[in-house]
Amino acid sequence: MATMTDALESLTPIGRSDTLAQKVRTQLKEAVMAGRFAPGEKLTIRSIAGALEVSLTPAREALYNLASEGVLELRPNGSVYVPELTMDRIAELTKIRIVLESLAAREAVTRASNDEIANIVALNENLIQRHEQQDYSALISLNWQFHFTLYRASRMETLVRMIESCWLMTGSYLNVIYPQFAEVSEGITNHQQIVRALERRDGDRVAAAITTDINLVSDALISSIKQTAKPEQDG
Amino acid sequence: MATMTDALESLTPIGRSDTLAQKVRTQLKEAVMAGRFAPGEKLTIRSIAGALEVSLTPAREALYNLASEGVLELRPNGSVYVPELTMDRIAELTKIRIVLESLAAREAVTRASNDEIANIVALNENLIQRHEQQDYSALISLNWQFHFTLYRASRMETLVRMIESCWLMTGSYLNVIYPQFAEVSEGITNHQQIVRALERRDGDRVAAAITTDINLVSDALISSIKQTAKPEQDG
DNA sequence: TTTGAAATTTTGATATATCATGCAACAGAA
DNA sequence: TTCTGTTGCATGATATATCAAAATTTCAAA
Repeated sequence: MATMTDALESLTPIGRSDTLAQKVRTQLKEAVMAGRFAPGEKLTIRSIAGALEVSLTPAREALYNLASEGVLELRPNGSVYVPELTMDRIAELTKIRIVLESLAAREAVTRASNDEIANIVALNENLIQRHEQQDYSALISLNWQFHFTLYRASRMETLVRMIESCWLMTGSYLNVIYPQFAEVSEGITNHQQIVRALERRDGDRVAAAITTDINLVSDALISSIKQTAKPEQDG
Repeated sequence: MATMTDALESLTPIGRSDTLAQKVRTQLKEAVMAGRFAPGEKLTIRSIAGALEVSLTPAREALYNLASEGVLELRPNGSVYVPELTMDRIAELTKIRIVLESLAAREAVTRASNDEIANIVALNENLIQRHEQQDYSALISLNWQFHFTLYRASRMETLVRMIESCWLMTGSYLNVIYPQFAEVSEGITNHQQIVRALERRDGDRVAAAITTDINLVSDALISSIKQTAKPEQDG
């Protein structure tokens, strides 16, 4: 018979609803990922507070939190901006992403439950469908879920948080690169490699495929930056 | 004769002094690194504000900033604590550190100027002296400088910031492990390897030596955690 | 002694007030 | 016109006030 203690352990903690600051942070993150802010755009405390109808305190907290994480850029005058990517920055982030995401993928291969793997496979199939339908906004979201379901299977929270930072840092450009990027069916082929290697629990191959995936995004970013940078280059 | 403009160019920009929140953050970081907070200690906004004689706003900002970075722990009730390390956490941080610091070291090998290398060599010699003198607090500081001078030579700001986060997460335990840890002369021998490989600009060897260094710290942490955990285990 | 509910205190969350700084539009002098 | 100084608004930094939730203590009844 179940004792009182067993019953207690079956209960789930009441989810305290997030603080305002956390809600603001979440909204800002989503906006960045969705590319709703233009790179270089200035975000003032008051504009955010006004738009989300909160006071300055939680707006400021969320803004500075993301800035300290590197997702937003804090300039010396104290104002916060949506960062613009440079070539150097893309190169740096790409290198960091490769080592972090390879590590997460390898660990996930070891630790993922069969259910988790099945879930990832399902996400990938869904993703292929959306790709055929050219539904890019769903594609961005599914791609995020696909990768982070994999990475979370590593059971390494800090690692996942760091990877998320990296993704957010390039987030505002995803919208810019996507229409063309998605044309390259290489990305889809490569996702298949990830899934297959994961099913075989082959760490080396998963890591290799993840690396390819990251490099594809990096290439897309570089060419999109070059395109937008060129016109202004002329004196 | 010097023109007015020449005189102007000789001036250096006024360094805007940090905001209060940044100063609080710096002090908290230093306190964590120096092990002045006990692992598990609760840090309230008001206690920090009171101790540093600032209002709640900058104290709160600094505290939450470090919490969002993972240096301090934010519990669901909103209070901030100095994190306690578990075996899993040490294992995770060690794996992350190895990939990040190896990457930084490899890049540094490519990019470091001769001056920077000379500086690192000098720091290491200083460090050896302090080791002989058993001046552990200087040792901790010099070890930090040694590693981060190397990593900063990578010219990868985001990477360095992430590595710093990792160091801070184990910071409060450095004091605990040091007296014994420093006894192991293996650490010193290994530092020599780092320096030698760096001078030869041999990326693979630098990365390997850095990895060894990280594993030594990890081993020391594990055995120190085991020691302190055992006594309380009895019911 | 133990239990548990009420009272008290602590503490976090948020709003508002205030101040200093930065920036930009504008007006007057060169 | 162009440069420079001034004025006023926008904005960040910080302090304080207020409220609500959480933790702690108190105290009386079982």
